[in-house]
Amino acid sequence: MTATEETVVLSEPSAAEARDRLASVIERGGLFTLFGECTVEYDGRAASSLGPGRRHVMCKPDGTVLVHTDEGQKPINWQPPGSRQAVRIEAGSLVLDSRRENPDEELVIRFERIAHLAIFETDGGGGASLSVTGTEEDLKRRILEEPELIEAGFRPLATERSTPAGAVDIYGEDEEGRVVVLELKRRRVGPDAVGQLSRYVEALERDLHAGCEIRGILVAPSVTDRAHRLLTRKGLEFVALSP
Amino acid sequence: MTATEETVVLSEPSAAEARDRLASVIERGGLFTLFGECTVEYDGRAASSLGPGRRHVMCKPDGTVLVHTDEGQKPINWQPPGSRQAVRIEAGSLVLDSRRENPDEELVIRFERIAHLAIFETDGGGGASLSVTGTEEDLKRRILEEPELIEAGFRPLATERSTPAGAVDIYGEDEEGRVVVLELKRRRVGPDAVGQLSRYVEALERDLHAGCEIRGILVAPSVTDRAHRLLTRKGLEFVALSP
DNA sequence: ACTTGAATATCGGTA
DNA sequence: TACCGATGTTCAAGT
Repeated sequence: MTATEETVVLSEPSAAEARDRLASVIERGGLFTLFGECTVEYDGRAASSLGPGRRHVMCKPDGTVLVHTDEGQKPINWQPPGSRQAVRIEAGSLVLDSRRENPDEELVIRFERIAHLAIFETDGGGGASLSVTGTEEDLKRRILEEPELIEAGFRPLATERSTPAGAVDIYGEDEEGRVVVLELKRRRVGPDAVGQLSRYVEALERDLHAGCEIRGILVAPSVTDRAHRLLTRKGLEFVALSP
Repeated sequence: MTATEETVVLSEPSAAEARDRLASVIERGGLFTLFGECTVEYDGRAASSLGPGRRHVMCKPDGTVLVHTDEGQKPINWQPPGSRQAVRIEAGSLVLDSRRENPDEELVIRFERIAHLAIFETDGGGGASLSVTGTEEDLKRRILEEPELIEAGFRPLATERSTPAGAVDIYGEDEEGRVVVLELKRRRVGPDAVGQLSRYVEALERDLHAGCEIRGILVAPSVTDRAHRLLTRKGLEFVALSP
């Protein structure tokens, strides 16, 4: 065992030793990782079974469990925040059992061999928070500050205006006084975004009155071919703009 | 330092020692983790900056980089598979630099202090592969085996039938010989799924002939209120069915 | 390489 | 809490 003031590491711990350590860490709400040969069973929204292999398991104080193999960005199995972990020994093997409710889900990890167990002291969220730029929110701000990026005479009147089909990103008027609905996307869009804009336009045409013509404009860096054809077919427009 | 046949652990390594170890692991394509006080900068599809705090960093042989805090299922920063890592020392601190192209993205992690460095021997994907049940694919299979789950007389004719708006999950005929389009969802659906089904129905009405009436049925465990109203408004139908 | 849609998507805002 | 849409979504399949 190697320990510093903060980190505790057990190499090849016995199942009993791992269980005792982990029971204590789980109790006090710590962050720990395991690495070793294990099987994983999941049952909940879906169900899956994973045969023996070497995996890296991380459990966070907030209840998150992540099982990673040597490939891929996504964990091969996981449990979301709010889950509750328990450890026990079955047939001489360490078993990590994670459950949550609503929906009911269970993840069971059975370790045939534990190569490594590490317990970390975190800063309890004391770390600085993340700020991201280049989002749809940035695109919206840009348009509100400079509406002529859409077209000359465009005047935004509201953001997140609610319709029976959901909230419109930007709602406004054009130079002629016609209602304009903007749907913003931070990246190249496909048919789904056209469908979304179309829903809003149809909902507003129904909600406002009959004679009222409503323009729908998709604002994004670019569109796919199919999305472009859908736009044309539905009488919607496109403005190229990036966040 | 603690080492077993497989796992190498360094506690509180110096920046130089960490750099040397990691350069070697990256070279041969190993899996390693770091834990310590660091800052993270990302620039690519978007951009972000993360001030000092204790984080857990994992680098996989496939080029994946994951930065986790003590909260949340998603890494706070990451780099996808295929990225290339390099280590260096700047102002006495270890810097892990990850880049990829197409799109150009860079992630830079600066360690003020390294509490823990672990190098793991993986089984190179030798582990058993995962199979998930309860997916949309399972729902499709169920309907093809037992079409009367949709309604008496329903006959599936094709899956993934292509239309100008995309591929239809299941395409078939009802007892009266009318064309039926099914859109399957493995879980409760909102307005987006209705829009998707609607696109397919409209595209087929245009693609086939004028007089031809086409039925669209959304198949899912349940629908939200708003989605239900949209279905009604568009003359589409709903069948409750779970994977 | 690009497009398209699924996913145990996850996450945050809002009603 | 449920709903709704954004996400540096990621991922796999088809073209």
